Amino acid sequence: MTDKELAELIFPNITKTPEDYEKIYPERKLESGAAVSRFAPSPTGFVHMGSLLTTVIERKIPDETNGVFYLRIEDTDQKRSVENGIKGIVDDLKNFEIKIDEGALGEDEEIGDYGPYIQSKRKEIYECYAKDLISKGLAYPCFCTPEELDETRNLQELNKERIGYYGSFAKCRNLSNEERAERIKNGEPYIIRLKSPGNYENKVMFNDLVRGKIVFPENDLDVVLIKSDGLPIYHFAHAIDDHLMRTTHVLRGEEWLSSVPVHIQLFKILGFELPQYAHLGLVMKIDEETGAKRKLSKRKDKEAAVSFYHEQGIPVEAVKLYLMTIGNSNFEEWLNQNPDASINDFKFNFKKMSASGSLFDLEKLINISRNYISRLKAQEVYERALKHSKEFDTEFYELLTKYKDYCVNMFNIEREQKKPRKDYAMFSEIKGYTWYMFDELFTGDINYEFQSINDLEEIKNILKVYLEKYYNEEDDEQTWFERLKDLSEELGYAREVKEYKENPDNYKGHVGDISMVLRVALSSKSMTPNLYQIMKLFGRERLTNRFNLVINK
RNA sequence: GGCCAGUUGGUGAAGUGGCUUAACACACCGCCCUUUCACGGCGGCAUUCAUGGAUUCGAAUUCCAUACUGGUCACCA
Repeated sequence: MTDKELAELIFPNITKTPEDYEKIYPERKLESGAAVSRFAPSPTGFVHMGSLLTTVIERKIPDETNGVFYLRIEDTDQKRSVENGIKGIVDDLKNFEIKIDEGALGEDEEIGDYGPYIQSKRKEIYECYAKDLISKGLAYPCFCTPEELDETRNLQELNKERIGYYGSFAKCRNLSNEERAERIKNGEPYIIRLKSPGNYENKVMFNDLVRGKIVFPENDLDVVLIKSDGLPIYHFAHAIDDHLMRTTHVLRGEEWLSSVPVHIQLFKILGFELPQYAHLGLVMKIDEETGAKRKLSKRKDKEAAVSFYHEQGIPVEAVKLYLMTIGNSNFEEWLNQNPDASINDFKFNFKKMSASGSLFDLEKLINISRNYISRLKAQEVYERALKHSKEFDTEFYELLTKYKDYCVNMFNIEREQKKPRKDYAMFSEIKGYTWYMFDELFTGDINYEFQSINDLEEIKNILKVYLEKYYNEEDDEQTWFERLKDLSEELGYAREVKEYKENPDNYKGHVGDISMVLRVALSSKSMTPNLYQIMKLFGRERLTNRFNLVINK
């Protein structure tokens, strides 16, 4: 029996040939140098920080070269696939404003000419290539059971031999086609394996975009091509899909590095041109329990999920900015020099990518977010706060809606200037910083944080005298402060802090102590933004009411 | 265990043989500015680049060994 006949027996329904697919998926008509990259997750849940970093760069490369970025779903392991997995991925990308040019949009929806973009829908394509390989004697059916495989593995371990299905351990490799045919006809379950032409003594070399030249022993493992469920294994699907979809750049985590020899071999056997590989360092974290460095985990680490940032109200731009600082070591410096530029203006360079895995630094991300938010216009802050609270804090949402102009003005305190205030790092903490600005929230048992002046009678007196003689709603800031000084003087406090420090015995305190009393009476907090502006926003009536709360204590 | 990669301060890192008595940023700590806070300013924070050896007039930078960390050795991706 010939190999061709065996191939026919195994895949009788496959009529297309690899040549047909070459025609169906022709080379892309792109300008030279245009990169085609892809995000190829398995639908096992949300997108996590590590993949997001990869994705940001995968999107960037085509952006810089007028190329194509597409989304391919790798769902060849139905056991791991999760309900709504594709939707989750598509939504996460959308949330992070990463646009795809081609690919899956949902279970049954997609755009682009190189689909299907969901691997489980590409079964017959893989079968076609498997058939071709079998007919050329480059692949064969294997009848070994999982138990047998376990057994040889144990044996290899025991004898300290290299583990795997190769050489004399590849029991089904040298079966005759007649025997193969017979066992298939008898209904024995089987898988398709590559008949590896490699020799472990030989070396293969390839150039990784981030790591440079890497030398490996040649692959001699008869790796699985098609599983017993009829779907391909990653390696096989990777070679076929990335070739047919005309991918030029494959970016993935370094956990894939050691399978590169298999991929090189597969591409060669299939007659495909090898894409450029970039194996990225993993995003790590120190495990709280063991103290050891480990990969950021979807299950254990809340900050691994993109939803975490959404809930906290950390802008996606800030997350991307942070990711880029991990991605390219010169990015941060560039950002500092071009604070208002967009990521799109930055030129990505694989050489500036660290090969070692980096620890995820939430502190730093928060700092970036703080800076980002500080540069936003008040109106923009308002809109984003509104959007965030709508989803996560109804009470605050209602206040923001009810007092729109007031809130925009509030957000504008010490904003929209060269060195803006940096109070908020995330939208979820805005309410905690501004609650006292709303009478609705300024209720119950208020804890007043009075400082150096904390005698209640003295405080009441200061407030009364201020309201009676020195408060004028119309004052500009300078006049307002002059009046505070006048008040201080009348009550025995120094007009200037310096004067007080020079002669502390001559005064009860200084103007700073007086303004602190006003600040705390107004807000209950000892730390607030510019007091003059807050008072201005309050207006006479509300200000008086607030002060009376203390005066009537 | 085999194979592969990585190793510069608490963190991200610059650095590709002399300009480095190791940038920059985050964090932290002082001081200053200031009616509070924030901002801002100034200063501190690795005598040393995992360790040992070699090459060199000269090494974080080249080479070799060792150690450690991570990855991988599935009909998972």
